[in-house]
Amino acid sequence: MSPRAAGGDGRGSRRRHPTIVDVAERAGVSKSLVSLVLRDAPNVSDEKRAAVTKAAEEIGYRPNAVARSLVRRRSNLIGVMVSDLHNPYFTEVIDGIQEAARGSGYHALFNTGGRAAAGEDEALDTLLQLRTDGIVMAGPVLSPRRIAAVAASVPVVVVARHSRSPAHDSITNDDRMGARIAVDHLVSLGHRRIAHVDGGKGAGAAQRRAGFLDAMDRHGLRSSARIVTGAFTEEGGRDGVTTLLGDRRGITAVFVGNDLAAVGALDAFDDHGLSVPADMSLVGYDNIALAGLGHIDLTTIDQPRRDMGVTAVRLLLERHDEDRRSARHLVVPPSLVVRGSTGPPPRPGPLDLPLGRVAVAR
Amino acid sequence: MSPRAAGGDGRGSRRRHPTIVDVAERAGVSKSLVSLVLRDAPNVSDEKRAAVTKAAEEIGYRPNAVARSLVRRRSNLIGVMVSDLHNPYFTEVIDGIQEAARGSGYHALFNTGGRAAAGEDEALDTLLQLRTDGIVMAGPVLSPRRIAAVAASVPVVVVARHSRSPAHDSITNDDRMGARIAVDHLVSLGHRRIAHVDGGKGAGAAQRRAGFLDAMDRHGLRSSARIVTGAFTEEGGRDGVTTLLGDRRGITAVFVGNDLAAVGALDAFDDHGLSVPADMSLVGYDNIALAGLGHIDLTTIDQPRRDMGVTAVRLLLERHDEDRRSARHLVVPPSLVVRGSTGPPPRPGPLDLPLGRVAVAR
DNA sequence: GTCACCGAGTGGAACGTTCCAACGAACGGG
DNA sequence: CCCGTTCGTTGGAACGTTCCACTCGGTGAC
Repeated sequence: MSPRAAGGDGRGSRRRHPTIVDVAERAGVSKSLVSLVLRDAPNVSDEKRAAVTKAAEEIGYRPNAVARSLVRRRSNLIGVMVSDLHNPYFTEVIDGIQEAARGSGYHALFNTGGRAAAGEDEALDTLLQLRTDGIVMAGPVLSPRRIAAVAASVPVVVVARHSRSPAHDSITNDDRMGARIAVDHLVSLGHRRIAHVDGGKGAGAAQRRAGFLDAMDRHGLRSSARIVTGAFTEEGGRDGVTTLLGDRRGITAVFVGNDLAAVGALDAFDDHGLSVPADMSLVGYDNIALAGLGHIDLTTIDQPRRDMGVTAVRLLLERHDEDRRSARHLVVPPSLVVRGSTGPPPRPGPLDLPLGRVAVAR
Repeated sequence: MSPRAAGGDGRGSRRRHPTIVDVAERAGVSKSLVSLVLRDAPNVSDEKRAAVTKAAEEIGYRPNAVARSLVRRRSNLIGVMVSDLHNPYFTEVIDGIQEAARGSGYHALFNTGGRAAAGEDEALDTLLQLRTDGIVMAGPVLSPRRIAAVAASVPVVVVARHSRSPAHDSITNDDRMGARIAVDHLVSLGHRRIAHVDGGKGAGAAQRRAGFLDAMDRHGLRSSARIVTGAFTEEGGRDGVTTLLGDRRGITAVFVGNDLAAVGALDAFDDHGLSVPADMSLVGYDNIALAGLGHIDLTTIDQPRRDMGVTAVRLLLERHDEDRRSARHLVVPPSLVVRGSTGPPPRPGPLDLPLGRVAVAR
């Protein structure tokens, strides 16, 4: 009896997976032929093809991707390291990645670093050791040096974070422009004292901050621009607004780093008894599905999330399958989506009121 | 010159990864010793250990998990098939899974089926071919037969979906009980005509539906119970409410299948000019972070999402590492979280109004 | 009738690890 | 002084595939 004999070994361990050799024996052919049939190669007689298929079916054979990856030196796997799975922005990018990967015969596998550099490092290491054919980093907070190091051994595409690195590709929206559009919108409504609750060290936060200042400058409002530190999470937005309201000086509008944080900001305004947009206008960023809901109804800056995911995969495959060597950094334009969270400032009229004359105890 | 010589091959293809043999050559030891050092085994001289570590460092060696998995016949990978990455409920379960996996020397890898059986099948196949050591299915919509088939070749834990299958484990909250708690709460506020927008074919939807009917029954309200089909998504909730309002008969409260759908319901009520909770009370399910935000402020049923993720991994490892063979099906109790979306019905008073006296054509 | 070719199928060497049996040196006990 | 142990190290056989070189008939051209 073959030492491979399964079933009834009594030791109680889970039955081992059947291999290509098991299929070959049962079908009475060589393992090579089985391999050919499974990858449906031409030049195999119908007769043998049927026999192999039948045998594989009967013993419940499932190819071992591990062994295949080893010998082929490619896994057909795309590893995706997502900064924050709680942010719907990323899950929408993921939809695009998933779709594009499937359409090209690849499988996408996700990972998360929980918005921390150490976590991202570990997540990437897992992907690297698995020898994925390419890695997408969605909104990494990792240092550019670490990213470049990863890119030295596998094609990398960074999504939602600016880069000029020659080592990898990237796809982002124009965060500076988006921030400017947000400010322009608020200014056109009559706002002058505008604050920005930023995204802290999050991907793209620096550009949005710069764009905000830039636009305020252009409108001659640099001196009344106010920036407080936040994060790309609900808490980040809530905390930022709380800080802001502690010492606000007649601020009538807030541009928050992203939609998730804007939702947190909405919450904080509620707590302070400020109604939006009557007392305070609010603009977010990303246009996540949540922003469109009646109860949130957030004016925001849209970026084509799903397309960005699709494009990320395309960039990866250009490198992997077509052997492109030079870096490509794509930037897509954002656009304004006006909803109910913005309106004219509370004291209307073209006259600019002097500073801090709005009564709020604390 | 060795055929392995890398660098300067001029063909322009990405440099191959260094292997354990490369490290061995450079350190002047055997590959076996390198292997021992890397897995830091005892009984290796400090001298050699240092030499190997140094060599590995210098050439940027990174172990090949593929080759290791092949020979060890275990991958230290936990595959997680998530029904819907857009649902924060699952991303919170994921946090727990991630945490528990890391704590036990495993790596979690995620996948999604996009709430469709075909997608789930494909996602599971990827995980299966990768030979993950165990699979967690979070809220699968797949048929029990398919699930059992997967469980025949690898340990499986199903999260958030009831099962009595002897083939795998599961961890759920008591959906029936949760639904009853929701109804009890509404009834205690004075509601009589209560509707349920269900979760369609989603995991746990059937139990919540049953619990709803059960509770209505117990309160003698079976005849005024109304159920419409929805889904566990914003759209599902919105559509369900729209259907409901088309022919409502004095309904004053709605219990929606989950929080995501409840948020959609909120939206629909807005559209119809109904205010919550003045005109209509609303209860959700899951207590996702969103539900707690001031602007949503949803009364809901809490389940310990993160803990469920942690437990799922624990169940998996009991099978994989401790070789447990019998199935375990854990059920945790849900609890009521009262917030601002529920209140007394619009027509107060203890007197029960007769049926159908509210004018609605259809 | 020979030869080149083609189609169908096969064996064996890789792929990069781990693990096991085995080895020599050092060492302590009898 | 020899023998059994222990310690540090090593070669080689796996693991389950793919791919290459090869064989073996049959067939068509000359």
